[in-house]
Amino acid sequence: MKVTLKDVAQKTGLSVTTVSRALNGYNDVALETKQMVEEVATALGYTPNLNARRLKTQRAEALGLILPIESLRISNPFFSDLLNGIVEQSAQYGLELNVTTPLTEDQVERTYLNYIRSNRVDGFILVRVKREDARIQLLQQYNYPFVAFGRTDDKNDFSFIDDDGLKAVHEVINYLVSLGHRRIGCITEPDILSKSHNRLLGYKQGLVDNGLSVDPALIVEGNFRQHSGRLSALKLLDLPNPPTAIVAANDLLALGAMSAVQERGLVVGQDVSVTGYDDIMLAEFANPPLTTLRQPAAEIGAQLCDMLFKQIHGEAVKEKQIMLLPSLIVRQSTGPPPPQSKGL
Amino acid sequence: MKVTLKDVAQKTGLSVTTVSRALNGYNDVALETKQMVEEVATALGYTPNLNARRLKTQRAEALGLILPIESLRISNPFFSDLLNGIVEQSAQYGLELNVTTPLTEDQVERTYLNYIRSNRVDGFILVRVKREDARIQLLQQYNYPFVAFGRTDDKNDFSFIDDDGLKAVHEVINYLVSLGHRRIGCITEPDILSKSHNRLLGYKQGLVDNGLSVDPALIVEGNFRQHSGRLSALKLLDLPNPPTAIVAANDLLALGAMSAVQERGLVVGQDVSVTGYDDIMLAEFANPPLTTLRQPAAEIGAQLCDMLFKQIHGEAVKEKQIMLLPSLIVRQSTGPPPPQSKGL
DNA sequence: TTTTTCTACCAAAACGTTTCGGATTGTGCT
DNA sequence: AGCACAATCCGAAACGTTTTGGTAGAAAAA
Repeated sequence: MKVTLKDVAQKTGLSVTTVSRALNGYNDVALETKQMVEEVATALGYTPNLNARRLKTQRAEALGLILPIESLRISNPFFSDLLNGIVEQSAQYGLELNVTTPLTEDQVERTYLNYIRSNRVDGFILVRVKREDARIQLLQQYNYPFVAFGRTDDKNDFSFIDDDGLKAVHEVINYLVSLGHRRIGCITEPDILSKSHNRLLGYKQGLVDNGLSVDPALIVEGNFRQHSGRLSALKLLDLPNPPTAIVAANDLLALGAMSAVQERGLVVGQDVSVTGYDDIMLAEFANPPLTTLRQPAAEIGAQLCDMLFKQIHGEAVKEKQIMLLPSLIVRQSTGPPPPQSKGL
Repeated sequence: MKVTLKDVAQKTGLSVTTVSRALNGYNDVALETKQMVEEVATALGYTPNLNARRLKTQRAEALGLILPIESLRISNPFFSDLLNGIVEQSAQYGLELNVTTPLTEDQVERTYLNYIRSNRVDGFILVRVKREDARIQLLQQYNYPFVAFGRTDDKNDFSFIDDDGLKAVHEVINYLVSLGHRRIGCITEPDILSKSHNRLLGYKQGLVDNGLSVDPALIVEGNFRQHSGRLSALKLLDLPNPPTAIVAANDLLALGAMSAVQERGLVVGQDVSVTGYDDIMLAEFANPPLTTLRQPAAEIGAQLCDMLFKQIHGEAVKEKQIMLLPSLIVRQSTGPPPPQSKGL
């Protein structure tokens, strides 16, 4: 049934060794033998048994992508794009991509450990990095290759790509202030995530640097989805002194916030400005189109994969740590505040 | 470094065989020995080398998910949800999920073949099934386990889950006609995909069954994304006799269509009704919220995984072929046609 | 007592590769 | 003729499991 090296050896009259070496491009096999072997191999439909190869070489030629557990994982289009980039690039490299998820929160590290010990993958891509991330400590302790999308609060002596959320949101604040906004609300993601934290810092610093004070009442913590964005925005809008602009930590939250604004009979971009983060495809087609910060999700995914591949194969990487600055995309969800509220 | 069975055997003073059998729950090993072995194994941090096991057992305990090539793959939130379901369920079963993509269109079958021959996975989950799908023929020819999300035009003697796109869109037409619409346009996905084809059939049959004629000018083929939905909708709106309702083959197309309508200064749900398909999370939060057909994406993913698992393990499956009927979710993107166009 | 039957264990083979350390030629050089 | 040296090839071991077909000894049956 299955075609093995032995079959090819038999058919060609050569030894298994020679066939193996012929197919793997060693130069101690005559050119014509090599060609003959290749012909026979494809004729028989030979494909190396990966498990045997992996066992012998101790290399899996595979990457692990362990997603967050369900409550933290969401079908954010941004993440899909990131995943697309990872899938595409790992396929380019001929690497297997191994996707799984821990079943419960307390099994996260055990899952990584199992993967390490069972020789399934050569390295990991970490997403949704926390400000203090036990996975990173674990992987460093085992000296296992990995790249992270995001930093931690600690010293970050590992490969990562991150977006400069602080600077990016700071720019958004600058922009809103330049339009005339003085009361700016913020909907954040959970603060344990490093990127959420950085964006919040950007919000605060942005206000301070523009001579505005930080009002805790204007900061609402949401999660990742529109529903939460809507609820958080309603809280802000129902304040005695509501904001004229709402900065959301991601586009889904922003879209939720937009529906909250509309629900209150207000016009997005006129009565209340709303901004997002990520520039998912839906941002452009929202009504009104969403002002947001663009991140090149698929490219980031591809580059993560690239960095990991090189790390695994011991190639020198010129940039171990890459910081990206999302670009502000101004659309119609933002505009000057309504006259009566100006200068509040 | 790595802990193997031999290490555990040495530590316990037993043979490799006994250790293996102890850990794998055979009953020809004394209970106290078994416990002792287990203790030592966890103490040493033993985890079976998967590649060795796979080589020996000829089982990968892994599923393959080969995504469409880039031009056909998109970050549709519906697909993310489906993927979430698959990831979650395969993790539950302890199956590895192996995600990849062919690099070019003509390498699709070769990719499957390589996977089959190299013993990487025990079965496949097929998505984006075409009306004539060479992958299915290939897998059947090799007698390899698989489940498909979608049917083909041929006799479908394999396990699949599909949504009854014909009936579902038919219902949408009934609903629109009941509101008073007489000119109903349609934006389709590429017709080679079986589900696109079925939805189009539903559109046509729906019209006919309601005594309306099918006008080819009202059918525009798009792809999968909003951008295409927008362009297609513009074509429809610019017709000399434009439709009062647009039925889109998925929610992204519908959202694109909505922005086209708004671009022409018309009001969605009043001047022009728009419907989608899938009920992605963004549909509810669109402006106006989108009338659409809900599919339980994550559940479908989980169930596909379930069916495949059972197929691989030879368990009897009571339902090999599952047909789901999406439910119509009426929101504000649909309403009666404007008075002047009534009865056209 | 002898024979049979369990119980608990184990040696060795096998899965299909890769790779180390030769072995066998033929060729060119003294 | 003798020697060194490429150029090709190969045997056998190894990777870490699982599994087959046992064996040794104790308990039960004869």
